[in-house]
Amino acid sequence: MVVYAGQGDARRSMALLWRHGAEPTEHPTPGPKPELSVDLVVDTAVAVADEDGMAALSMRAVGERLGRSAMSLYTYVASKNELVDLMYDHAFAELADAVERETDQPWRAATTAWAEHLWRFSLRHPWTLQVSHARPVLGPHEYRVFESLALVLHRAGLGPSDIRNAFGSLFNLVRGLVRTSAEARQAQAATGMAEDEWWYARSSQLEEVAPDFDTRFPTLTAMARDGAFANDDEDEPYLEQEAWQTLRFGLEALLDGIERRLAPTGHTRRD
Amino acid sequence: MVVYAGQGDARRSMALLWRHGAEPTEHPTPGPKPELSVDLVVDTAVAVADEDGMAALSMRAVGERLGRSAMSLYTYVASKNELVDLMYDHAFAELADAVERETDQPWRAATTAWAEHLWRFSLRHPWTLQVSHARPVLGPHEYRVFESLALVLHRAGLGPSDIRNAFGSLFNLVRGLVRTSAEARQAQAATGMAEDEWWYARSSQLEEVAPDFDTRFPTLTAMARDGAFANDDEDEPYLEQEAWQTLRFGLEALLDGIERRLAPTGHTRRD
DNA sequence: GATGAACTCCTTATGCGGTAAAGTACTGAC
DNA sequence: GTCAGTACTTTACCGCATAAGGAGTTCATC
Repeated sequence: MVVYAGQGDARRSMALLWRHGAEPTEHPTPGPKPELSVDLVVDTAVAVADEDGMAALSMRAVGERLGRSAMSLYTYVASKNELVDLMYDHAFAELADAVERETDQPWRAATTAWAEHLWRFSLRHPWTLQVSHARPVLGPHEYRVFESLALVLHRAGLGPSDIRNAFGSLFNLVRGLVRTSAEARQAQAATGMAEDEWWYARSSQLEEVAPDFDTRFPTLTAMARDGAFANDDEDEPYLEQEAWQTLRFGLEALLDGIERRLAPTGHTRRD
Repeated sequence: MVVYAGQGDARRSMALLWRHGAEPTEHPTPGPKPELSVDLVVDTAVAVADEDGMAALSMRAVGERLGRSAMSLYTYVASKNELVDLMYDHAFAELADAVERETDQPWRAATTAWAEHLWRFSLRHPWTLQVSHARPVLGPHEYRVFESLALVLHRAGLGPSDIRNAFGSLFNLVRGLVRTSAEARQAQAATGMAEDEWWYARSSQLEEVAPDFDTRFPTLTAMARDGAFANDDEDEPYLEQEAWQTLRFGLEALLDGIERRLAPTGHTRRD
């Protein structure tokens, strides 16, 4: 399920996101008092998504937790899409709080901390990885996360366009890799099959079905022989381990590359 | 929609993926001759997904194109999940063919070409971005794509674990960034609203709803003033431009970082 | 040439999903 | 008391994957 943000009434959604015009009550209005609130609906929806995944997030499921029908939620949010937008930015507040505390460190440490916070945040709220960036939510907390890293990179001496590029590269590197980790967990929960069990079944089939694997894929075979795909820690699922190690590597490499772009001194790069 | 691979019968799926035991007919079997084939179903499904997106990929839609009912497809594939696995690896053959042709170039050029092929491939088949890696498909063409880059990096002098890490970093960087591009196109098609139109509506709301934006986000405001978010080419949607520029930046930075990790003797060896 | 097994494909039904439409009950203003 | 506006419910529609069972087709065998 991929969710496109910002389909609903822009004015309404943005006002909710930025809590604009949220004054309690000017005139008491006729009719029954609302027993729920937007915040309560959003909180509950986040709880559903955290616990059971984005696929299990339905208006019915949220309503059920609140002891209401699915339709009653439409009193508070215009559509499921708008609800997801609100959930996304609401969750990002947590990440924003964490990364804002790291901005005083040296730029490499601060950037690494930023990436690690994003990683852990994504594992806590894996459903955020399924919200499309094609129509950015443009909520305040998403901007705070951007601003935090931009500030760090700006202080380090990176130019405006490079800050934008570095942010995008880091964000997508983390997001892509943590997605594998998160999906591995979700797959296990959804299918009831542990990763090693699944892998065992598949790889034994692979040998049977591709007896010429080592001649078709000599480099991969050599890598496997040299332990490139070994499970270092039996307690942790292999895919999560691999994804984390890949992040460590990619992050360091990327930071090295960014560092070269800080100082205007020195040699020109060759192609 | 996120699809977990490998739920079906492992033996059956793997045999289909690797075309194992696909001999035409040993003994003619009783019963009507199948009028379709696995390949035809997979081709048709890929066409549906290419044209209308993963969300529009339903057994009904595929059946309809073939003049059959949805249920008739279950004669050829065990489930929709298995169909997606087959689609994924089938599509990857195209990418594998392309990248295998680039392996003779110097490592930086070959790696850049690999990333660009992956980029263009993902835009041609954006639905591949929605197939989860938690339960890798393990098809032959996916392995060919891996082997191609592994070979290039091995020749450049990178060690086995670093090859794995570099592959993962590059793959996820490209995949994450191209996803934004692909989703921008899909969002436009799905919502009927052009990106600039959407952006205009939202950003005018943003000013209204967050009048203190520039004091809350000084770095971002300064970046915008310096043109970090300017649209260089009015003909191309901004998000696609930005994603591409970010890839250029991230790829160069990553390659710089990888270059530092090459074996000291590391000179490109031929064959 | 009839029979039964194996096979393809169909119709039907179940249980999910978002949400449109219309109805009910409550609350405050007049 | 009446009316309007609101919160919430029930019902309904359409689309999804796929389970279950049935109908029609073709072969090996008798």
